[in-house]
Amino acid sequence: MARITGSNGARTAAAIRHAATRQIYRHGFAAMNLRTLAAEVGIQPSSLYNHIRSKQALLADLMQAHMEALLAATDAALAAAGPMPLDRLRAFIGHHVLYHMERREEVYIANFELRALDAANYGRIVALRSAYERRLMALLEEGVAAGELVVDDITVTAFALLAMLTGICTWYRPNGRLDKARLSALHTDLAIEGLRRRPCPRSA
Amino acid sequence: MARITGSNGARTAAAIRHAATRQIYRHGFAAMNLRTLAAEVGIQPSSLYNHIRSKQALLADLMQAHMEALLAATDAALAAAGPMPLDRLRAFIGHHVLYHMERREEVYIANFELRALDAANYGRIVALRSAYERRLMALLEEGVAAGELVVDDITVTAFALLAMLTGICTWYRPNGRLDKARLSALHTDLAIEGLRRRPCPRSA
Amino acid sequence: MARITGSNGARTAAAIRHAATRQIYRHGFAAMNLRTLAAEVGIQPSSLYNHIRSKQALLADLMQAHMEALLAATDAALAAAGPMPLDRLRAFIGHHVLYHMERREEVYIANFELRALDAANYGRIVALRSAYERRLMALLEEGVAAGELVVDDITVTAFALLAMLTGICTWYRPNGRLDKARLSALHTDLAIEGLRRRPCPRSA
Amino acid sequence: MARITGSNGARTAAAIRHAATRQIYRHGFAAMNLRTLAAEVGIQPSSLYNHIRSKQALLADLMQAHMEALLAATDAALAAAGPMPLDRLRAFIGHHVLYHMERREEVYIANFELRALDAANYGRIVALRSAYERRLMALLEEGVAAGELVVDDITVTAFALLAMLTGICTWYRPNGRLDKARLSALHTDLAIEGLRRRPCPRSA
DNA sequence: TATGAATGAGCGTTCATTCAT
DNA sequence: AATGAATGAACGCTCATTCAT
Repeated sequence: MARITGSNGARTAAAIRHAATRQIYRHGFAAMNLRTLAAEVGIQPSSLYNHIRSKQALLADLMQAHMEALLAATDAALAAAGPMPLDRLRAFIGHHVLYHMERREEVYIANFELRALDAANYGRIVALRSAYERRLMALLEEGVAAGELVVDDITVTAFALLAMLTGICTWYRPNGRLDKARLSALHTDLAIEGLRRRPCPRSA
Repeated sequence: MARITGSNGARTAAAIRHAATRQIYRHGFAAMNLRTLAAEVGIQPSSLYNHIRSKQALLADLMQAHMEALLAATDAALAAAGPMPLDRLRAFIGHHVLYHMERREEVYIANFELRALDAANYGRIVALRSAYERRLMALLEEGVAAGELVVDDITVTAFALLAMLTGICTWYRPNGRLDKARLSALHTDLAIEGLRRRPCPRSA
Repeated sequence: MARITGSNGARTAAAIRHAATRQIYRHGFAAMNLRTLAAEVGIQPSSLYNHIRSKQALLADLMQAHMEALLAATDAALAAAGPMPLDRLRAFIGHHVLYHMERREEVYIANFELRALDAANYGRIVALRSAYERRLMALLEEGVAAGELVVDDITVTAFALLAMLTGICTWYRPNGRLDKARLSALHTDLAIEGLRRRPCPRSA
Repeated sequence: MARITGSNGARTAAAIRHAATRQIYRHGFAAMNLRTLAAEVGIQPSSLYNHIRSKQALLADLMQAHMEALLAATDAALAAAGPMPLDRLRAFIGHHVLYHMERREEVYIANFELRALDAANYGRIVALRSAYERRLMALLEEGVAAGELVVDDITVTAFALLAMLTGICTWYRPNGRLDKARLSALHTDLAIEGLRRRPCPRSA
């Protein structure tokens, strides 16, 4: 007699989020339409509204969930990395690259659909994004303080590194020439080698 | 009664391209609409069609013009840089960063609106884009061949560098904290330091 | 575990009728929606259908209940008024005005939502409405037959009087400047003075 | 060569206003839909928007045009009526009834669709409506001041008279039993007889 | 009796585009 | 070269209603 309450509804909601992520990633939020989304989920367009409040809210929810998951996973990776600044920076970068390969659709959306958010949602999501950027800046500062890194400008360097490390989600394909571990190692080296203090002179 | 035919029309066409660049940059191609574009230019939507064939063709023309200008300017910068691999790489990077600050709207469009192109245009623009990427790969190979660079994977490194150096066009603002020259130098160092062969050991 | 079946349900049904009356009065039948109605009652929209057959049937039931109550109350007022034509007309008018102030929402609906009824319901409700109009026409005829009234056209006069006396339900507010008794008296005088046969000449 | 500028457009706009008046009168604003309206005009629904800003603006424009025309026509009728209070009141009433028979659709809309207006439009239209009501109140006051009328409460009497005289537009049909002149005379008498001061006593 | 999820029809509106003038 | 009016397709969304639980 007992109905598995919400079971079907929860499954539909998850299917909507999944399909929406795919379609926004492929076509962009503005170009994605709710009729096609509903069709991919296998329901009528009007049924979408049993699970979302609006197209805009769907995007915002997707982005918020992504940012919160990314922050939590990052903090977990840092917690496991121990106390050494360079280890922690490596952990951040390695985790970032792996995460961005595994969740490249969510990542891409969170990076390139900010402009599609209305004012209220924009503020909320950008705050989460800034928190993530601050994680990296803090690590760079730790490294400098420990004398292990040379960083001319923390902010610019953080932005440049994030751009480099995030870029992978625009071209990575699961069955490509190189596997995730290799790509992660390559990016980590590229990012860190340019920053490490060395005993020898940096002459031009 | 005779009007200097073409003069006014050419001015209108230029105004359309300029306004379109701004609006696509701000809202994305799919979210930008021809009503608003026409309003910004100061004409009626239907008058747009005296100057463009379609919204799609407008985008493709903008992207093609940008890519061709970028390639020409890059080749000029390389021609002026002399024969030394490291100088040439510095010239490429310096030029890339400056260009991406000065023309950040066109650059952003060319990078993030590829998916809005129809099949025929897509092929044409991607070919130009690949030509640009190959410029950088060639420089990396030259540097390795000359024994001045250590590059584990040319393709991945080129993509990673381009992502890093292009990222600036998403946040650079003309009146920001740092000027163009400083930002260019910072990025050049970040990009090159990680690649330079050094006499001393790399390991920690 | 046993619930006093029907008790709660009857309360819900009454709450629905009450809320529906308010919302139709305020926004009109077409503009009123079952979502908002359900929300005001404190149930889900689908639960409404345990108490109503359809939105249309809800309206028809409301209007029928109103018309039957109005007819019954009118007949009771006339029965109490005695045999004199002028007394009976005063009784009708006084009752009408008081009733239209006290039940102005139901009255308004019954008067202005006839066009929202489907064919079958329309016929039924209009028949009740006509019965009410005939009550007034009969009183006018009695008054003329008794030589107490001068009425040029019974039908037009009845319609004009009803329009005047019903108008009050569009602007009456319980805490307004004048109380019900005063408003009732004012309207009764306005309605009757123009009809009374007088010993003196009518012309100016 | 010279195009009769706007000719076709103006004709379409007029056809839209005409068809909208009919459909709002018949079904009410909320129940009327723009697809049917467009079909009646003989254009596509989207073409409506070359002539209206929105459904709401269409209603507001219709009501405003009606109220302004009514006020202007009323003032013209009063100007032609001469200085005598009773003549002026007769002129107002006679004009009101004739106008409400001839333009009963516009009148009905203006009276019963106020609640469909948004806040800004509501204020504007109600102000015009009040101006019209004040015309009648002023005439009643003139009549009382001249000793020709007995009016217990100016406001209530004005509302009651307007309700009576406006009611005709809910049932008048052009080919009915009585013609306009007769209906106008009947209503004028009904309205005025109850207010006239008489030499003989008003005993019950 | 109440509900969450689904439905199909339809809503007001916007869109890029066309075309006679 | 520019326009006003028109178009057909599509959009996000709301509606009354159904139904298994």
